[in-house]
Amino acid sequence: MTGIERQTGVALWRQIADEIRAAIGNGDHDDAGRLPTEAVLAARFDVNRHTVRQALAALAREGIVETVQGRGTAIVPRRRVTYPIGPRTRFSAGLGGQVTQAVTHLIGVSQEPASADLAALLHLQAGTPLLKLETLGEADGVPLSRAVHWFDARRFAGLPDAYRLEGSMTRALAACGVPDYVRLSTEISAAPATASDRTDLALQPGAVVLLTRSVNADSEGQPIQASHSRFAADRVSLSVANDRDKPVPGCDK
Amino acid sequence: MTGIERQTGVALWRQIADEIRAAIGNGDHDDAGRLPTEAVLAARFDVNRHTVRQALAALAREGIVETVQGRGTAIVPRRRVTYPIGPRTRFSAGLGGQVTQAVTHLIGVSQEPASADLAALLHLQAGTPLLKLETLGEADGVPLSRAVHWFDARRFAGLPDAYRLEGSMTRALAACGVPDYVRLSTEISAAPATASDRTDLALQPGAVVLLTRSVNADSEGQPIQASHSRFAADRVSLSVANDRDKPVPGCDK
DNA sequence: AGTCATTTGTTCGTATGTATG
DNA sequence: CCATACATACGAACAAATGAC
Repeated sequence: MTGIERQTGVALWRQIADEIRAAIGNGDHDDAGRLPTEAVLAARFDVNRHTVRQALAALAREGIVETVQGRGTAIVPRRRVTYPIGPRTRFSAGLGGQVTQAVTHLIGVSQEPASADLAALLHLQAGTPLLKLETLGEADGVPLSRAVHWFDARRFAGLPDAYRLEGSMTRALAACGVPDYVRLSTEISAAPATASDRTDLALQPGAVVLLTRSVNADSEGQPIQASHSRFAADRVSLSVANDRDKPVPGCDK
Repeated sequence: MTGIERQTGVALWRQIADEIRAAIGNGDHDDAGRLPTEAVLAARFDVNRHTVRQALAALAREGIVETVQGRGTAIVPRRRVTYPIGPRTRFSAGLGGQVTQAVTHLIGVSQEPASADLAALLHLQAGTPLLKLETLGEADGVPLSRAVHWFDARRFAGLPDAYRLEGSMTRALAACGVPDYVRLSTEISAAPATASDRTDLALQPGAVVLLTRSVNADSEGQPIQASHSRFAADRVSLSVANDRDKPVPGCDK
C-alpha cells in the first residue's frame, strides 16, 4: 500500500509532496538530514521518477528541501514556534525566548452589531455595537497568525488609538482601564488555508491553518473580548499546560 | 479575487469542492439550506459550468450535498463534535451528551525502545522498552480520532489485555493499578491528512487533521502515558476551558 | 591526476486527465 | 455530444555533477 491515489482531482506529484512534507514535519528523516534518492522514492510511491521530481521541485520552491545534482535532496532545517494557551495567554509574551522579536500589527478597524453567538459569549444583547479589530501577528518578520477581536464598542471606544500607540493588546487594554485579563476558554479546530489566509500569512496552496476561538475576561470575570485567530499550522503549534508550576518540554524537535 | 488558482497540482473542480465544503462547514449557506445555482457558482469562481458540476458531483459522492434536477443543490445537515481538553481529559467521557455512543478500538499493540523525546516526556532512560498501543476513537460509528499511546512496558505489561477486556483506557489503567490520572500537557498542531489518516478516519483527499501530543500522569504526578492523537478536523474541534466551574458554550452552530 | 558507481538533470515520445466553448 | 488546448504521468535514454577509491 503506497497511500497515493489516482483520479482524485489531486495530482500525484502534489500528493507525494504533501506526504513528504508531513514526513519531514514528523521528523522521519531527521537521522540522515536528507531524503532518499529519487529512484527510491519513485519505487516507494510506485510512480515514475519524473513525478517524484515534480514533487521535490514543489518542496524546493517552498524552501523545505534543497536538491543538488549528484548529491541528493537535503532537508532545510526549520523549527516551529510553540504558542502556549492558558489562563494568562498573551501573544508577544507567549513567544518570549523562542523568537527575538514578536509584534502585532493592526490591519483593520470597523464596527458591527453583535451576532447572537458573539453576544452570548460577551454577555451582551444581540445587536449591541461591537468594535472589531483585525490584527496580524509576526515573529522575526514571519507572519504567524491573523486574528479578529470583538469588544463592546461603548466600553472600548478608545482601544484602536491605544493599540496603534502601544502596539500590543495587553498595553492597549491597560490604557482602556483593564489592567489585567484572563483567558476564559479556547476552542481549537483546523482547516485548509483559504485564499486570504494564503495572502496574509504567506502560505503555499495546500497549507493548513489552526483556528482558535477564545474569550478573555477582566479581573471581575466579565467577558470583554472575543477573538477568532488563524495560525499558520506549519509554523506554529499550540501548547496547553495543565501543570502550573512545571512546564513540560515540547515534544517537537 | 476568487481564491481558485490554476497549476497548483490540484484540479479546479477539487479546489472548488474544497472551498464549498469549507463554506458549508463555516455555516455560510445555513440561511438558505442550499447552494447557489451552478451558473452563479461558475461566475463566482470564474470557471466553466462543467467544472462546477464536477465539484458538486464530488461533494454529492461525499454525502455533503444532494442535487436534484430542476430544484438545485441542497446541503445535507451535519454537526461537529467538541472534544474538551483539560486536566481530566478522557475520550469517552468528554463526548458525553454530544453523541449517543463513544467507543475506542485497539487496533495495534507493539513494543519499541524509547526515543530520546519520549524518554524525556515519561521521565525514563532513552531505550527503555515502551508498550505502544494504537487506538481508533469512534462516535456513533463514525471514526473521530486515531492515536498512539506509549507506556513503560515494565509497569504496564498487562495493559493490552486489560484494554481488550474493558474497552476503555481509563478502566484499563484502573485495572493496572492507576485509579486516577491527570493530563499534564497538550500540544496541538494541524496538518493535511496523510494517506493512512484517510483510510483509518474515512477522510477525503484534501482533508485536514488536528494533531495533539499529550502526557498523562498518575496521582503522584509521575508521567505514565505519552500520546499522539490525530482528529478528523471536519468532525471534531478541541475546547480548552480555563474556568473550572463555568464551561462556556461552544461558538459553533 | 583518473576511474567508477551513484545521483540528479534533460530531452525525446506517448497516453490520459482537466478545462473550455 | 464534439473539438481543442494544456497539465499530468509514464518510459527510455543520455548528460552532468558528486564523492570515494
